[in-house]
Amino acid sequence: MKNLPDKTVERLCQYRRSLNNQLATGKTHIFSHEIANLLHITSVQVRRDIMLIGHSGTLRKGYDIKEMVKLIGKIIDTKEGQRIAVIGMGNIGKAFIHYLYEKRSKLKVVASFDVNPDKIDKTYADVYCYHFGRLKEIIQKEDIKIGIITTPPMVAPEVCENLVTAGIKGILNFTPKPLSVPDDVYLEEYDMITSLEKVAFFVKHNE
Amino acid sequence: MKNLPDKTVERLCQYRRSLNNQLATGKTHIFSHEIANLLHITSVQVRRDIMLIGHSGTLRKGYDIKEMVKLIGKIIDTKEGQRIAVIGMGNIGKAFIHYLYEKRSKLKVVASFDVNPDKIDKTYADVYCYHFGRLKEIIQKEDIKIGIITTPPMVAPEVCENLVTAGIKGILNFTPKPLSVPDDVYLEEYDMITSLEKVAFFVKHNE
DNA sequence: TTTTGCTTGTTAATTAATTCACAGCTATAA
DNA sequence: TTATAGCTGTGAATTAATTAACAAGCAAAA
Repeated sequence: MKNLPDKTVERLCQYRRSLNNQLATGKTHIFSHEIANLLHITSVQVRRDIMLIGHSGTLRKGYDIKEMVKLIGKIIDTKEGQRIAVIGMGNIGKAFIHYLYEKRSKLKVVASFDVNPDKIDKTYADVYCYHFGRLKEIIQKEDIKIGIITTPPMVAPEVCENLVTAGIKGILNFTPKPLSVPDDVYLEEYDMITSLEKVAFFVKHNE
Repeated sequence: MKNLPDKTVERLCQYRRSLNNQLATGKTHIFSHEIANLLHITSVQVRRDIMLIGHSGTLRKGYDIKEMVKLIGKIIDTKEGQRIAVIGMGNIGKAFIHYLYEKRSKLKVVASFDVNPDKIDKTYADVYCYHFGRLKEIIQKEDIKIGIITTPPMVAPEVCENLVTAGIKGILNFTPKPLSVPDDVYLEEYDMITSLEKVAFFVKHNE
């Protein structure tokens, strides 16, 4: 279960979300092509992903939704849940905290950091904001393993280094500045502007 | 130049950003392996992308940074710039507006929409916020071709439909709700929570 | 009971993306 | 001038991701 392809992991997360929505409507079983339609992908892809996680559907009845949600949870979540820090309490940082506050999942933001005195020592959606200088201390005390970087790009490398030495094992970098980390730390990067520029490119070239 | 692979387009955007940074340091030429290092990819990849856009470097001197920036601009930007609307003035919506306000690029947010009376008829970073009911009117009047959806997921499909009928040609969906659009509209989707769950997965399976 | 139609699970084929490997060139050093 | 070292550009090979194709099974209809 360890060696699932990147893309499959992404889709599993999406399956779970959609399946939960379906559960809420009272459905108990679902066909691969129904899942596919929800996510606008092909049913083969869905079946293949399900195959990769070693699950089986019932012929002619489809997949048991509850079972699948549970299984995906087993694959993605840890039993105790994972503890997260947000570094940089700008709009994006707040968005994360807000979102994870609403959906209670196994992912929990337990601390945030900033250097702006207006933000420090305040609480946003139950998450306390510490001064960045206390990063290492708090991360170790709170047993935080995942960090989300939502600072201005310029300071991202410094933040990253601090996270790594504090013992973080996964980083989600929302900064346009590419970071590098040791092999034992997982790094995921996303840049909003690149996404937007991509859209702009295809709009330009479609007419 | 029309048929660049998706991934190449993304990287070109990143090259441009990095190259601009390099320009600011006074450099005039750069080697493929230097670009590669900045972005943590391989130099072959860089050279191949540059090949795909039909550019050539100078042997032993590398690529002329200014020229490359200009060329990438020609590929990605339109001459007049592209006009953008943000629908949903929550944290993410604000983040976009703020970001595009600072970097003045060819991408310009010229209108935002919400349904919250506290936000309507106010201005954020020079962007006026209209009531969602006026979407079509304003989009057509302002000749907006790209929409960024940053509303609550529930209303995203409705927003999407409205954007399409208003004549939008590209949509960036920041909602976890998958959307569908006609063939002549380009759709890019991103879900922050999926990214985070992916990090969580790999952290879990790395130890 | 037999047939029909529909769905899963999976192997094989295809397509997309990346990396290898190296020919060809050129500035610099010898 | 003649090596030498280093970088570009690109076909060929490899790897990753997706899609096609279909055997196998089962529920419902005939």
